[in-house]
Amino acid sequence: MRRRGAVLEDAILRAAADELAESGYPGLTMDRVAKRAGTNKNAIYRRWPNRAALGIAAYRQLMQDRTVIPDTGDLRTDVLETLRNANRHLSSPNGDILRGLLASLHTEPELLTELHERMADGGSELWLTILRRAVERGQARPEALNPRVATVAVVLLRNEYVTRGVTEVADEVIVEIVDDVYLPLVSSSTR
Amino acid sequence: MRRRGAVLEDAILRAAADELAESGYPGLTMDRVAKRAGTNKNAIYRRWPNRAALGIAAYRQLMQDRTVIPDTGDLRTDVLETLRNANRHLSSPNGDILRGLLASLHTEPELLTELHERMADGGSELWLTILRRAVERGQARPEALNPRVATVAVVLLRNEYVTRGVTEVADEVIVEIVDDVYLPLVSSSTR
DNA sequence: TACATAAGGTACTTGGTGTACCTTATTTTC
DNA sequence: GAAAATAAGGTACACCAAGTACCTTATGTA
Repeated sequence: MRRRGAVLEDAILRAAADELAESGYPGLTMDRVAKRAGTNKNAIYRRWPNRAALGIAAYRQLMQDRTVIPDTGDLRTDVLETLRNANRHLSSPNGDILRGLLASLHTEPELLTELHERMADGGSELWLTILRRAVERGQARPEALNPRVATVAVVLLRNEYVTRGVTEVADEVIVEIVDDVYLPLVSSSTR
Repeated sequence: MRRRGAVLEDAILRAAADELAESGYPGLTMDRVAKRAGTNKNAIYRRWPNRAALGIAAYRQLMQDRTVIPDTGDLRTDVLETLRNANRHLSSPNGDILRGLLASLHTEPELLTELHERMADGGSELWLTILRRAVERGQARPEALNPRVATVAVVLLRNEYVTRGVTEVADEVIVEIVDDVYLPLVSSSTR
């Protein structure tokens, strides 16, 4: 029996996600995905306009685990935990895939923004929530409740990966980002 | 007469730089560079192991203009000027090229770090100098004399380009980065 | 049962990287 | 000044991947 519609689409997506997980974005070729899904390139191109679009869809497939927002009652602890989570993600194979996608998409802004919203590490809501609670406790200044300020830590972290090409950021760097940059920037007291 | 050695090398580099400037990194193909330099691919491959290496060399060729360090006596003015310079660079065709290189090099860390050192926008020395002067004037806190802290502004700026895929960052964003993030982080007074 | 829709199969065009191999010009060395 | 070494030119090609064309075949739907 011949698969069609959603069934086939799922099979293709699963195959693409597997390829991504195994070989990263550079290894995601249409031929291999087609072969792995037991179909052919036409079926793929009827659904996604090009490789990049399939890559994003597959990456999304890979990322259904949602991040939890820590709430320990201490700003520094919350921030450290969240940043370490992001680092765990970025240094995992998935992070490598994300960077591969980010890299290849710099010419396609529409796809980039779509990816941006699904980026497991950069959701500003996450950071704003942490800060909102800290403000209520008097640990953070209210002016910090600003997406650009709130996400500074994770932006610096991602910067390590993107501009240095490292595959893993040491925990000392995480602590440095938090203690030298983030806390001085958002916290209310201590100076 | 047949060119060889440094003369030929220069010609290739110039051709590559021209291609980069005209068509960006994706448009930099070995065939076209060879043709433009009036030689052939062999001559190129004898000098650079692959396209990425040639790309970096060509980019470097393109960037001999050194950045000047402003010294107006006011921290905010110095920072704004420097960041606007970086933005001018990043939103120019050269910035596009830089991003294209950054993108394609995420798998080759050695090349990436080489590029990193030559990045016209991220030299931490530049920022440290600005801050050192500001500390002497009492406008910045001494703890800010730390590469990670000092370069926060330009990292955030580059982040706009890399993760949003925009081709130009508005001046309001620059001002926001400076006033909402950078100055609160480094300045000594005002809170 | 007829028709429309969607999948399979296959071959191909295009474009780019990197390599092989041979010929030819220019230095260097004896 | 000739011989040998070095480096450039020329051409063709293997290889790979994206994307397209076109036809055949299966599966729903009216």
